[in-house]
Amino acid sequence: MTSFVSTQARGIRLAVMDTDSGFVQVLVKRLEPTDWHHRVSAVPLQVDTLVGMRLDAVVLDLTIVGNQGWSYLETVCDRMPGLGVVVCTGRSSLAQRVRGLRLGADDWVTKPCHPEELIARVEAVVRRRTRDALRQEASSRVIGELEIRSEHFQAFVAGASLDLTRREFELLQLLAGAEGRVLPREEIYQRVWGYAMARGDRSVDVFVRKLRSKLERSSPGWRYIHTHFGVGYRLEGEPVAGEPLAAPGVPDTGAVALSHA
Amino acid sequence: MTSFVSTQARGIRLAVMDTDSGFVQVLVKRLEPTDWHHRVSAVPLQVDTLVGMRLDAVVLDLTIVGNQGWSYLETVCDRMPGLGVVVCTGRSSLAQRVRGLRLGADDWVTKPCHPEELIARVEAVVRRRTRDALRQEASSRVIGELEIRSEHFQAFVAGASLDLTRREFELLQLLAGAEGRVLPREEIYQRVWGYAMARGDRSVDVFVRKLRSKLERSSPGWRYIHTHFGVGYRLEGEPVAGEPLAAPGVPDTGAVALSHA
DNA sequence: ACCGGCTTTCACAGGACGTTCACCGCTGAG
DNA sequence: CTCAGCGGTGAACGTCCTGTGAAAGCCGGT
Repeated sequence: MTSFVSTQARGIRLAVMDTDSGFVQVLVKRLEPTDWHHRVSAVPLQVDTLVGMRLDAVVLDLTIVGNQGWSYLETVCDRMPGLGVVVCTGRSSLAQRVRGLRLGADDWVTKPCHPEELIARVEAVVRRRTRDALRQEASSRVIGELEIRSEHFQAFVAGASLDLTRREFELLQLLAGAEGRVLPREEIYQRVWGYAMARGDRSVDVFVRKLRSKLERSSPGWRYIHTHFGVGYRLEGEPVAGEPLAAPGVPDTGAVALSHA
Repeated sequence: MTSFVSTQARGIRLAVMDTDSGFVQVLVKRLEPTDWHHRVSAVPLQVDTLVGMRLDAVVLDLTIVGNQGWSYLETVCDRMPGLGVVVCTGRSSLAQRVRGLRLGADDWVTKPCHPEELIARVEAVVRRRTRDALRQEASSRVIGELEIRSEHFQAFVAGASLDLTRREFELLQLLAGAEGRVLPREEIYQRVWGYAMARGDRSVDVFVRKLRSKLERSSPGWRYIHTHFGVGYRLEGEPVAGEPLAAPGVPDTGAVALSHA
């Protein structure tokens, strides 16, 4: 889950990990009439489980984690950098709050606490996360013969759709948003898939291949995705050297290709 | 994964709008030893002024704004969606906090409040945005005929790429960052390879050779990497003496070469 | 429950890259 | 001048990375 679909259209996907049944009950009651998806657990969920839940945010009572509260918090924040983390706990010291926030928590709420405020804080945290992602996608971008229309979730060449799947389009959009910069694999994975890349995961490569294939099919004569060995990928329109389609000596499209500079 | 992605955290740019001189004084004291830039004001600054300050975050005491607190808050959040907004105020009602958060505030802190926690919360608010923003620092450095573009992981001469490999580029980048100083072998190895150099390891020499080779191929007429016997290497653009291309007596390009120092 | 498309995982092959080695020329000190 | 040590050079080798095709898993729609 990334970015674009998340918060505006659909409700927020939230996990609540807390044992305080009274508090949780009131909170759930309040969430009932909303379009949020929520799941409640009295025990800390496995991090892998959390990853699979495609969440926008978690509310976590640190006391239920026990001794390993800090490492758990750190792991969660580390593995899912895009996740909003609101720690919600009973009496806590200044030092604890500061430590939690420094470890990656986005907010720290002390009980007793009204559900309305907690919800507002979760919204604020998710909003902050989504804000940047949303900003990039408004404009339709042109690269070489390629036109990316965010509002259509599609890329076009000469008006014809490339028939990109969701992931393919997200990848393309991310690369396009980088404006010619090289994006490391880890970052691509993190921003398209939403969580940290496992070592040995080849998903990015596979999708680059699919993208290249569709780009080649619709726009031969142009290269778009450039590999940077040991680093990642970069998107830039570049007319294929050996095949000047229009004017052999001076490919007039060349100017467009280098326009970014 | 070394160095290059390693965003050295630039200090946060923060504006504090509050009249509580005691609190502000303590806060400023705490900010003193950090690399944050901060500006304090006892009155709400004009929104246009804020825009011009290129801030990362503001700490705002709503009570100093008076009746128009809400609209001010809303305007600020609206005009600067990327700005972190932490409202910091005295006794406040639940409804006020919820309203503030819904209007776009990222956090709401109630005084009395320890500066350390406020700072940690500002950090938390800015954290995500910073993560993305920092990578934008596409500093491209020019040395002699050579242009180093970090965002491409490449060096160029007259627009043509040198086709540096990852290690080669890291080495070049490191040397360029030293701005003409001599870097000992051990330090180069440590910072590019990430661990201590084994005695007798010649890797640095080999890569210097490869770099020199590619530099010579793309930019003859200039020397870049200078050996310091028994110590290490130094990077500085220097027109080759025996071959003054333009003006024999006074190589006008020489000025350019040394300009960076 | 079935089906089709999308995503993830796997295995393999080719190749780019990094490391190491041996040899030679050069530097600097006595 | 001479020598020991340091740095330059080219090539061989092994490793790891990426491209690629296909099979297996997953999900949504029918």
